[in-house]
Amino acid sequence: MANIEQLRTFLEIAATGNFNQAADNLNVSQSTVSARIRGLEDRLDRQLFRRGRSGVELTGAGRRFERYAASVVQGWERGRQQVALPEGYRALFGLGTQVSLWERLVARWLPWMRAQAPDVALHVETDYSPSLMRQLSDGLLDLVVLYYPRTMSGFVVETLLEERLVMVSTRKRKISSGWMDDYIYVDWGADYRAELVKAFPEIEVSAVSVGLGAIGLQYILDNGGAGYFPLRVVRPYLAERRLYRVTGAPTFRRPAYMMHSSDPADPDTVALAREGLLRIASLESER
Amino acid sequence: MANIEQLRTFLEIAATGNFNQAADNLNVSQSTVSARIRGLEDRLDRQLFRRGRSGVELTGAGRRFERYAASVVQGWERGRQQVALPEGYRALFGLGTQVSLWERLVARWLPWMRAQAPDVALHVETDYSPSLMRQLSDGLLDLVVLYYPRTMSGFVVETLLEERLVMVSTRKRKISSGWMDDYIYVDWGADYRAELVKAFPEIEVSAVSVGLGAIGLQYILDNGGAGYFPLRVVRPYLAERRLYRVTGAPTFRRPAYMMHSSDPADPDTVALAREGLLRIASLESER
DNA sequence: TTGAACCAATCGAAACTTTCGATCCGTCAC
DNA sequence: GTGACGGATCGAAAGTTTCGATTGGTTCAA
Repeated sequence: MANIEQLRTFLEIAATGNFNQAADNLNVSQSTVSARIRGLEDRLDRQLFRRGRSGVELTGAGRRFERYAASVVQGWERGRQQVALPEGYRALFGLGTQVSLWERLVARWLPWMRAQAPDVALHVETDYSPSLMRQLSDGLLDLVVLYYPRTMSGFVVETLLEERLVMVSTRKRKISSGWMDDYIYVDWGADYRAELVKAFPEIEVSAVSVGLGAIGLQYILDNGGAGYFPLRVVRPYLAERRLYRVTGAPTFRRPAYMMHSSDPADPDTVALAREGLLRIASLESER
Repeated sequence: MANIEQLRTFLEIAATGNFNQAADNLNVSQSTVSARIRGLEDRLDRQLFRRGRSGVELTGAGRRFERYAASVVQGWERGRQQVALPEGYRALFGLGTQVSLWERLVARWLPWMRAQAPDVALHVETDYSPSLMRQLSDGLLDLVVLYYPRTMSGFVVETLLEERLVMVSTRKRKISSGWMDDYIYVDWGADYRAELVKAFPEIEVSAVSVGLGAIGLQYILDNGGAGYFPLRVVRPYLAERRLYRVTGAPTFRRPAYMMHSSDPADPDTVALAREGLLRIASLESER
């Protein structure tokens, strides 16, 4: 019979690349791990791992299977949580968010939501956006907050707030002749990349580039330099005169969205969560 | 152990509201259904059904659990789909190709491969080359055919055929003084762009430019004009005198490659596929 | 080349689980 | 009260899962 332990074991091996290690992590014997995978492979009628010189690696089928295994295990775990709700809770509400939206939005939403619906337990998941989208569509999350939604039928996308990316520098300057050499590139996503190239056709690959805004900001505060950052984030530094807006540089818009099923299991809770997020987003925007 | 059958049973009962009916639909005895639900309830440590005078109904916990159970069962079924082989097949071979190579090469390879290896199911994916490369390295494809391979360690790149791009025009002419005004630019890729600029330093941005060769060809056939196209594609039009080679214009080479893992899961099938492609490519070149 | 270290497969025995038909028990309708 | 219905429970048989021990292959270093 197909069972969750086999899938958990499969995922553990996929992660460690090693039956023994997986056996250790799962607190079972190596022969058990071996048998579980044999069982799974028999059931699927397909090899999942290629047994190699040192350890194992996923076959093509194994790689294709991986995300479904993860979804199954996650669904089971979430279902357990849902059922194991402490006495006095009516439901569990799952919200997913990108890390960079956590602090600004979700961290404030959380106490608000707790206060508004004390009988709803909350679960917050942070991940990158394709994974959030998948969890939403698999029914594992009730609402997600992200920068890059893909529209999907059966789901509603709403603009939550619009962030402004402005160019700041550690010294006063303006954009005039050519590009800056101490500019650091922060990857704010595909739209930003495209608009940046449009605005600065002469742009060159910067010496330093980072994937997360906070790291880039820390870097220029410590080492000097310039780059694009959300206005809200840099406002305190502008006030302290540790950073300056680069005059003549265009600002970019970077909207954040929320997304939920158009026919949710618990419409009232989704409506409440949505209202809270909109409220907090509008407070944010006014500042 | 938590298993999928229990969840399937749970969902069936939730749908029918009746253990006996569910037992019937699932083709098991009523006591089995009873035992499965007892097992599930024990594991979750919660009642899922309220046993009533006539049949059963979901408890609150049961209702909350339902969507997760559905997500688990669906995830499992989809995962099975993903790795399933069609009945009677030994293996699945995945080949990726750029659209423009489909017609010339892969369309002919397909029946050849079917005949040579009737027990291998074939899957053909068309995409642009970075995506093909990624799918190859992720193990989702076994072999890809493309114009612009990046070398990657662990993968073998082989030249498959060499196409010749020649300049043709709807009227007789030769390259002599200056550039042509009715030239249309077809994007045959980065190498072509570089070589074209080298050959014609005076080149200007053409009024019409297209991303796909077939569209460009159709355009000049309908509207007149000139441009670079693969010799093989335009040969029939040259014979019909609907197009003429532009004398004095250089020809460009445009090699196509195939690429596969240097240590594939199923070396025999890869070898066979490779042989078929080489054979078809050499037939193509002779004509 | 030898041996130690490591990796996964396999084996038989023991523990556990799943399934089945038969039977039991409560409720409802008449 | 009786029959119909719905679910729980039971013991026996079949099936599965687990374990430690062992085997057999590969890698690495002395």
